[in-house]
Amino acid sequence: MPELPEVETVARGLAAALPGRRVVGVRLGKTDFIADPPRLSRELPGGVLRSVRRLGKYLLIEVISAKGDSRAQALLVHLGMTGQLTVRAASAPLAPHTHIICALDDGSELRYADPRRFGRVVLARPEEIEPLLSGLGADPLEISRAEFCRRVGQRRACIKALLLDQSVLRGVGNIYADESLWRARIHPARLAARLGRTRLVELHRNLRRVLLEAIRSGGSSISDYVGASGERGRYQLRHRVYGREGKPCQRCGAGIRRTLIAGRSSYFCPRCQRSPKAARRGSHSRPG
DNA sequence: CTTACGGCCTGGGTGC
DNA sequence: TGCACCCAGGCCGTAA
Repeated sequence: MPELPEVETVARGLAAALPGRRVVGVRLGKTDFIADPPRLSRELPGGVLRSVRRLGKYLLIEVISAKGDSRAQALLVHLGMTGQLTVRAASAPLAPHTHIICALDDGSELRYADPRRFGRVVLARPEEIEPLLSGLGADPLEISRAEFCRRVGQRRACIKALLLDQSVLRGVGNIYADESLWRARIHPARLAARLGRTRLVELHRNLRRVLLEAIRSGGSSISDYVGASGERGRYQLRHRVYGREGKPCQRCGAGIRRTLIAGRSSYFCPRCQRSPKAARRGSHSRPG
């Protein structure tokens, strides 16, 4: 489940391998997740890959065309749930469900594999890509504390739904929403507007912390996720709630629960993260 | 406008 | 051995 830390890890791996490489050939498998498959076959060969960056959960690989037209295009990739974007030696075995292979001029290959094909790939000019990205919210690693409180704290939706909303914050998914809420001791069903300034500041701090720690650990590998050279992440070893239903909370020992919030499995500690009802009941006897 | 919810895409895993 | 079923995450349409 590639979220911000996983996509960032892939972006860094690609940024170390791709810039300056020329595409010498393209092979496609299934193409129903590609916006305009013939365009890849037509425009990529001869093109030079110039830069790699991440925007939310999207990867943007800048491509300088070979065809006398020096205007850059970008290969936009969203990994969906099971997408893997790797650079491997051409001789390395192909992962199952590899659907895009770009042969590069140094004997390596840029490969996209995606068993479920929930990912998306678009090759287009910046002005064509811009509308796809214009709805994205703030980067959770860049947003200031004040801006975070303003954008999140004024809303009546439950906090988990807001964290997952890419138009509010770009890049947060189910794992890091649950992990940061546990660290900030906020129940996922709490309404954002009812969180105090203190809780919001705690959430902002812990969201940052969890994302940075996860990047340092190379992301979370639950099932399919791997980095750009095929390596698994290690942050799943440090999950406190995600996927730990029934296991003891590492802070208080209570059993971690799973419930459906905003249509998503949500893991939380029923003791450390008080439900909205319990918080209201307790608000008369407990200050703050 | 905001929010909630159901359905869709696909295939791996599970349980009968 | 097969097979129905559930689930994952993002996105979109619809309803209130």
